[in-house]
Amino acid sequence: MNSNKPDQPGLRDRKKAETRQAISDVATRLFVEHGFDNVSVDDVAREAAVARKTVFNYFPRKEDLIFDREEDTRALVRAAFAHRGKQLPVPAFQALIRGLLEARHPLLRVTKRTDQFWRTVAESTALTTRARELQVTLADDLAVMLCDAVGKPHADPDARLAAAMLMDTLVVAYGEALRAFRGKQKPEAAFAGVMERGFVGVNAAFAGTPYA
Amino acid sequence: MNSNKPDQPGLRDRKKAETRQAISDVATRLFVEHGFDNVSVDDVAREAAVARKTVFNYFPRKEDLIFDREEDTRALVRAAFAHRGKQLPVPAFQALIRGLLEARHPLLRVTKRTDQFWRTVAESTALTTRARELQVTLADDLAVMLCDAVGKPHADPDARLAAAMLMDTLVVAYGEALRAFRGKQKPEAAFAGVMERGFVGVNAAFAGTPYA
DNA sequence: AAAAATCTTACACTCAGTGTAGTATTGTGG
DNA sequence: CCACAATACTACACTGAGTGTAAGATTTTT
Repeated sequence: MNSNKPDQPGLRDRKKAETRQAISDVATRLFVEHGFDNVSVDDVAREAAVARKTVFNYFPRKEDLIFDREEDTRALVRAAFAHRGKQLPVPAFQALIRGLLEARHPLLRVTKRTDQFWRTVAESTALTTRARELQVTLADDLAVMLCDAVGKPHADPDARLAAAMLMDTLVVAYGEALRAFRGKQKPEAAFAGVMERGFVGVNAAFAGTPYA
Repeated sequence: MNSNKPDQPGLRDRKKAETRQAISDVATRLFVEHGFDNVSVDDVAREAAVARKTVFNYFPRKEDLIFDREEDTRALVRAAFAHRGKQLPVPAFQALIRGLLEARHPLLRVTKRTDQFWRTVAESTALTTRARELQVTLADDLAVMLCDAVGKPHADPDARLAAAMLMDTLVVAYGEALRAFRGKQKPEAAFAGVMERGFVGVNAAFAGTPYA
């Protein structure tokens, strides 16, 4: 019935994965080549030899064709919160970032690929907007995790403020890392510098609360 | 030629203002009544007895029919920065907010009208997204003002981070004010509480910089 | 009163996204 | 191996936002 078991994936599921990947690959290539706004969903469907509706079947919005990795990020943060010891939430988050940075995790690492990717995003207002939406979604998720970590109701304004500030810090830090990369500087140093300042602020704001 | 002089407004400009106001009024009424997503631009045009194109002539995007006050906000902040004395930028911003709060300025004041307005916004994902876009725009503006205030280049990451954190604080604080209002509590107290914490964080983060 | 500028309108178009119903393909039970 | 159920894919038609254009109406200028 359902392929939730670690069974053989089955022909159907394999084909689905293939189709999805094919569409995504074609779309990314076209977007990078011609710009997001100059490529229609029809173009993607035609190039992928698939019906227009099939594209929307896998990717509800056109923007999803290029942003399809948010779930990984969420899982990462969730895992980090799961086995923090007695660490408070904000320091735990700080440790997570530091760990990712030291381990040169792909999520934070700036490469030629990610540079090109974010250039493509920056050139389209639709993609930029979507990226901000994803930031907000992640901030909301993070806020919920923070609440759960300290046993507060999900509407706690402290958690929402802390999560928003942390996400801003991440975004500005990543932006600086990109800028450094483009100027042949060390991205890691630029990233860490902004993060450090951000954490100083968040820690100060939430000193005395259960969060920091 | 152009009506930049303090001349008589002229019939044409008067009619333009009237038409714009009429469209905006009709739109706001329809959106509040039936919800943003259940009212098409055609509906607005028909009800306002005007061509569809005329609506887009005044309001480039459908969302602009309801968000058309951002310029006032920008001007407010710009004015505050213009005649802060020797105050550092972040404290100046804090003083501005405190002043608006004490003066019960309409921008921050929660009333039955604003409550209803934000309910309408919250019910539509399109409007919520647009509101976030405006927040980002304001944060960018604020960042530029911060840079100008201390004579740094506009790309300064410190300014961008500070601006983003301040806008987050404002948004969360206003959200809490709304929540308080709906729970028959004092909105001002809820608002001020969040603001206080936010400023503690921002001031701590940027202590030692020219910003705070 | 004619001419120039500009506001409004009708019309046609592109493109994202949805709904529906039919066809093809795969999985399953006999 | 064959029905039959489930599900992916497709074709088609539709709504609704937003744009471009050219013609008509109204205001301003000369």
